[in-house]
Amino acid sequence: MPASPTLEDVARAAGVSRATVSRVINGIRNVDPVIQETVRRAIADTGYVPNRAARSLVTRRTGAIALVVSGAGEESGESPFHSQVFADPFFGRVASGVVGFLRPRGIHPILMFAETAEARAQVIAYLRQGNADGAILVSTQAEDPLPRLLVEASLPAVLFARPAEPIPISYVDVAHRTGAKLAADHLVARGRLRVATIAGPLNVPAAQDRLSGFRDAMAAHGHPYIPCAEGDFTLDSGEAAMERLLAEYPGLDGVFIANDLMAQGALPVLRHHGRRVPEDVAVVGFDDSSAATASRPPLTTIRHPVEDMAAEMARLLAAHIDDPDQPVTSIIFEPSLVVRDST
Amino acid sequence: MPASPTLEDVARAAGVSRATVSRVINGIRNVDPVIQETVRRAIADTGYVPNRAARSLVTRRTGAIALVVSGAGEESGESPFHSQVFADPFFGRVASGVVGFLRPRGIHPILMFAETAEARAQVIAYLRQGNADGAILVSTQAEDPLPRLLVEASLPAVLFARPAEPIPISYVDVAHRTGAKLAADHLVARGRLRVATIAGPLNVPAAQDRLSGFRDAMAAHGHPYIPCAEGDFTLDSGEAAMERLLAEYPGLDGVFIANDLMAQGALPVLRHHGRRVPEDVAVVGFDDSSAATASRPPLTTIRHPVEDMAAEMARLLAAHIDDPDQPVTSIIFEPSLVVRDST
DNA sequence: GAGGCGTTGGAGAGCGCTCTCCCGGCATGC
DNA sequence: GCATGCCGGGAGAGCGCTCTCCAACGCCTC
Repeated sequence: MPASPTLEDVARAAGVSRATVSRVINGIRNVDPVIQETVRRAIADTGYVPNRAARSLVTRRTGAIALVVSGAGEESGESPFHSQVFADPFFGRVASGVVGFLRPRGIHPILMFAETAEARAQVIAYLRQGNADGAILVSTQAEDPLPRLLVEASLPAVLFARPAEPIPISYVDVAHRTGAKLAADHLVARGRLRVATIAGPLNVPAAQDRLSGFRDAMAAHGHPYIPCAEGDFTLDSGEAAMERLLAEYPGLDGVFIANDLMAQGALPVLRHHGRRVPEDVAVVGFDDSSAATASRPPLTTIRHPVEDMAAEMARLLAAHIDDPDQPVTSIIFEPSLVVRDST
Repeated sequence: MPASPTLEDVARAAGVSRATVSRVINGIRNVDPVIQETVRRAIADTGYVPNRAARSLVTRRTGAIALVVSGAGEESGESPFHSQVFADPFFGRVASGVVGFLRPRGIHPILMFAETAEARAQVIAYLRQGNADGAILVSTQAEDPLPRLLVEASLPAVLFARPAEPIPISYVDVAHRTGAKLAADHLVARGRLRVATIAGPLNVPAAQDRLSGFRDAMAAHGHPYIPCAEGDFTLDSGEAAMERLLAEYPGLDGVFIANDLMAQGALPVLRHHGRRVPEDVAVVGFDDSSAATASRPPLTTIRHPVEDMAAEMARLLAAHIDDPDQPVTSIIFEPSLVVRDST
């Protein structure tokens, strides 16, 4: 393999100095248009590609950021964590939003998984070694030690969703309570009187907010008691929770389910127990993930502007990287109701 | 932010030369155990972390490989490609297998998407800049130009699945025809006589092999004609294909569906048309993805050893990187039948 | 026409690391 | 006793790039 050409080679080919070629490439300062053209041709002729390692060494920038998916690695089975992540369309939307912001800027997202203590340590080491300039963190788990570790290492980072413990780190989130209220209002507008809910794991702030927001909104409509079954945001847990709910409250005519994946699990259970959706039981999900459209019937749900939120995370992170003294901030997005056939 | 310590700092703290510290870190040559201990303490004291850019610059290695998911970016909607990828549990299994091999070796996988010509160019540029030492490529699309581009740039790469056009590149694959035969044998063993199939997109070699393998095996059992509807490996396409098949062959009692995701789409259609699964119609999928277990009833399917295959890709790539003169090879894995409730 | 100023290109010093030399010291062989 | 070999450590040359100086060269002004 022929050694790839260096700046020096291009400079020689163009009959100028290394510095001038560098200036042309990086668009810094004025360079005579004629010389610029000569240099560009030399670059094309030699097939020159800048060496990132050399550039990083001096700029102390990598042009890459880590997109970390963090959570509890279930110890059972053979690393089901990655499968879990890839089975959840939510991450696709996050990736879309992040890539949408970063790609035009030539910044590369690097996907990393931090499901074990070892993996977390690797993520921190990776960042400290200067493989990436910062991290976007999406946790699937409430008590995630990673945000704290990032703050302690004073690495630029932005979270998706408010951390369970208060630490000085920027995050974006959605107004969960507002979303839950939209669901409540909609169920009431559909004339549902015996409404229940399936919540997410209650140690997750988002799950708490959705539950309490829903209960408060229903209370405002004159329904002081809303039965609840707890799931853990997985399809299977939604199935199980729906079974429990039906066993205990066979007369229910409306369910608010804290995410679409659990709702997708719940729908076949309702059908299996002879309930038609939406005629007998109206179902409202949360997230507007692709699970919502994959369900039969397609789900009425609360739409997170996930792509926008992810893009905002990328923007925030980029700002933190450019100016480390940037104060930490939180940005809260407003959800919206998407009506489909399940209500 | 205090500048992070360099080798020089550690060397000074330990009272030795840079070279010695480097030798301790990289475990090269013998270093006096006493000095080794001193150096280690100095590293711990200073909180030293090697700078990867500097190291890469001289070793011409990054310790990272790109995990590229390549395919056609549907132009409709807002970048649905990432969502598509993240909705398919198959990629989770690939990631698991790859990470399982790489993590113990301290190599980082970098996930990249190559759904447009621009993104493909970025992937190539990324590798040529020396951001990663090689690429593992998983295509969702038949005519993918990326393998050729990689070969032309003489970048180390390994594919998942045989490329549609013959090019000198290593790949791993599964014996699709054997898998299809397993499905055929099983359906026949279950006493099914009016069997049909839903195929994948027929420009994909894997889809071709599954279809022809199935037809050949059924022919060997005395069923010369097997009706087929073509899908594109998505849930929706499975739904549509099942509708077509039922409309044309209402009497069918067994279906082999070329992947689990399409099967997941097909099951509700069968149910909707009053067919019980498996009593009236037996369904066999392919992949043993988590869609197989998420389906109701859970799917009998053909199990790819995807994790093993992915790990093997990583191993092959590592070998290619270590020795660029390594000849290209292909490794074919044997699938197996997993019986669940759909047959 | 001389001095000042803005513009443009070159020289060269590193960034932090690895790795090849080389050298000193000690055990060994004749 | 001296030459020989080996082992452990240091010196220093880069890897390919950026970026700060600095020099050269107009051009304007007085």
